[in-house]
Amino acid sequence: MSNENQGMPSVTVENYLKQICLEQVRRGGDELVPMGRLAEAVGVTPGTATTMVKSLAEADLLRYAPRAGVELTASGRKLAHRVLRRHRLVELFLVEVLNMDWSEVHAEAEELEHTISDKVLDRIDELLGHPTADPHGSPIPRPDQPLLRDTSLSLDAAPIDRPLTVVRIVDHDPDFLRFAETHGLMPGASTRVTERQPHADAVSVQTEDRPVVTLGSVAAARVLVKDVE
Amino acid sequence: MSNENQGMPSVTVENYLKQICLEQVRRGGDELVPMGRLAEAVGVTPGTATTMVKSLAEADLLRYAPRAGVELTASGRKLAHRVLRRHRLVELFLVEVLNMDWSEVHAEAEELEHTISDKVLDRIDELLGHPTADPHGSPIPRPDQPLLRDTSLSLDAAPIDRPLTVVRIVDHDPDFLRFAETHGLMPGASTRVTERQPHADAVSVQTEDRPVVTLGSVAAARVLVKDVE
DNA sequence: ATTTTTATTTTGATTAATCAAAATTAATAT
DNA sequence: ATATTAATTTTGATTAATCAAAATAAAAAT
Repeated sequence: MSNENQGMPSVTVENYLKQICLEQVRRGGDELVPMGRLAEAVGVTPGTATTMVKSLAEADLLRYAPRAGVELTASGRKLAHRVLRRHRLVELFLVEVLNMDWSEVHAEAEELEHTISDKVLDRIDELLGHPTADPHGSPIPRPDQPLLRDTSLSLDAAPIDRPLTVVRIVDHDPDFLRFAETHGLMPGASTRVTERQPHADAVSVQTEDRPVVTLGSVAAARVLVKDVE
Repeated sequence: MSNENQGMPSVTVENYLKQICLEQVRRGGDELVPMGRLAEAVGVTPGTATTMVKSLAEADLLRYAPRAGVELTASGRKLAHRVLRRHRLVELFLVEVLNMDWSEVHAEAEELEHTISDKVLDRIDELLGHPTADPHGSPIPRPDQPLLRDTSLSLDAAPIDRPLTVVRIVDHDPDFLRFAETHGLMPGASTRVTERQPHADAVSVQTEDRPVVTLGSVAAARVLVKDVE
């Protein structure tokens, strides 16, 4: 009636797969995602995650190594990428077409990523001109070649005094995003690390023609940049 | 995590309320909706509907008269209207903004009506200029004054040879909608009943400058018109 | 007034997803 | 090598939503 027919994965399954995929990318790709981490990401107790993971392994969506962790199979990854694609296209759509704020679209997309049909998604994709990144700079996987690799140079680790371009913000907290925006830290912006204070656990950056701002290493790690070629 | 928090009604509850609302409108408003009808509309067995209805009565969303049927309470109606508003605004949005066909948007909206947030809905409403009817001519309830009354003059019962305007198609079957479209029977079109054949259970209509087409009474009853004032 | 038919309700079970708390295993520290 | 701590898995229960099939009630027909 409402959500899933026969082979269609439930919202719950989609969330587990998506979360495993994100965690795997976050940890380089060849490590297993530990149960505790997954449970927290999905928002359930560890016991629940264990149960669920066993049934996902049964369905060949992931490999489960007891007491070690999980990793997606090819079909699990494919499904996860479809969810991520929907999520990110929806985010961009909300910003570009409905003029919503980039700080609020993540929460909206969390719901819509499970409901948007392929047909609607294709229209959105077309309307937006087949974009390759969402408003936060996260790559939008294509249904065909759904790879997902990371530039992974964070402000935290970037060289000093070289011209950089912000490529991505890996944080969805609305407050952080608004903070980033007020300092010009958005994908596409030109920036530069003016100074690094290792003892203070901080870096100072100067973005476009704005005043210098100093970030702690945790915040700085959330801002990915690339060296201007 | 994903769908409903505390007071938020589940997708299932929303569907029951919506369906009761639609049935109530369909039968004038003061009759009770019988269980069998509701079960069929929601797509569950009668026993399931009985169980569900009891818990909805408990929550004061409807009144349940055993062996007779159900009707919405004020709060149930309010919720149902919100679902209908989301459904119809989404339909119009899909047609107007994403250029989808009016025959396919109903199915899409069946899903999205449960997922779209108030904020997104408001943007859509604004973007469309606060419309009052969906692509099939069904009224879009406003959150404030959510009444829902029917013009209820069907082609079936319309006077002969008077200028009429199509106001609404009360059918969501894609095939029927495509058929209606090919004969110009869409909201806003000018039409006229040229002839009625009671024994053949049929009416012939002539729309804009198109050839006359003859409809059976069941189909004709699905096309609502108004006499041009 | 019975019988038959139809609609509705009950009953007993099932499935997906979850939790709390106990049991187990592995890792870390002493 | 042992004791402590932390992570994971098991166990037993719960909740929402459902079905099939038996029981009941009301309506229609004889």
